[in-house]
Amino acid sequence: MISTRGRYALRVLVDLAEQDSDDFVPLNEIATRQGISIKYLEIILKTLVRNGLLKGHRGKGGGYKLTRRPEEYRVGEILELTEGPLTSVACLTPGAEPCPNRENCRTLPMWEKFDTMVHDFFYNMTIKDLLSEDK
Amino acid sequence: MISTRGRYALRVLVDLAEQDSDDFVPLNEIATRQGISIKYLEIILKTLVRNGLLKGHRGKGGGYKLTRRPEEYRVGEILELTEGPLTSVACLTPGAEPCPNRENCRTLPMWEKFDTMVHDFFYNMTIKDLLSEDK
DNA sequence: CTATTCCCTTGTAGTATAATAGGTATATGA
DNA sequence: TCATATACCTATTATACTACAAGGGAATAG
Repeated sequence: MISTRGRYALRVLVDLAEQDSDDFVPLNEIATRQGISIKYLEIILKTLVRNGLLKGHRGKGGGYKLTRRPEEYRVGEILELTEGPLTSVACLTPGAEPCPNRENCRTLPMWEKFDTMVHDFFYNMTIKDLLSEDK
Repeated sequence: MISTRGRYALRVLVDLAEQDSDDFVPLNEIATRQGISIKYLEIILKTLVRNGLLKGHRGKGGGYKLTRRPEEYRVGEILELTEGPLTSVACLTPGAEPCPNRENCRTLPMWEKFDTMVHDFFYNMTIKDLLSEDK
């Protein structure tokens, strides 16, 4: 289950892409437009800024701005930054202690196949795809 | 992320299918074979019994037994019983309060497409498929 | 009757989620 | 220069979930 962190991050990036402004957009504008708590969004955006997905600017006239074009943001990248690795089971997360039962685990191949599918799905989708998505 | 509940449930069903016994298999055998806490498995198996996926029998010679053939257990069914609905986001879980932003949410179509993919993946796979899966 | 086994209820340490609160640093513009 | 706007930083919190553990009750075979 994807938590609000990942979903909100995506919505903010889509929001900024839709504004399509060269100026910095202040967080309170984004938050009220999206109906999300300002203070909570702050925490989420910190991660995006630290990883270079957004640029933040302080002071009057400050705010946030995209650092790339919408088609250069992969959804999978954003979800992994905010939610952690996109793995379905604990034993497949990077850095997990190797499962002692690994060699004859009957379910492992399924989880691996699933994870590949999920990874492909989210890494083949960009913010631009979300913009042009029609309901 | 699929928790141990769903993973353990699958492993128990695969275990029972592999035993391929007409007798009831006591839980402590399954648990030691799988290296899982008996008490924890008890909780998980209760759900499976209540929903008719397993038959439990008390007393000496008792234990658990499959109620269907392995190919008649869909992985998706088992995961939903133990983990809850296989939805990626809160607003798509059955019985969720409708999102006020639903009509113009730019990310909703992606989540819907994703959920369909996940659902198909797990409902097109059975316990029998896990048995014959080669590493 | 007794040992075995599932069934049922309760508790619990640890962790994550979704925030809230309050302060600090920095930039703008009057 | 100084008030204001804004991002940034640290801490706290209520709630819920996870992954068990504990102890007993009920049924069943021999």
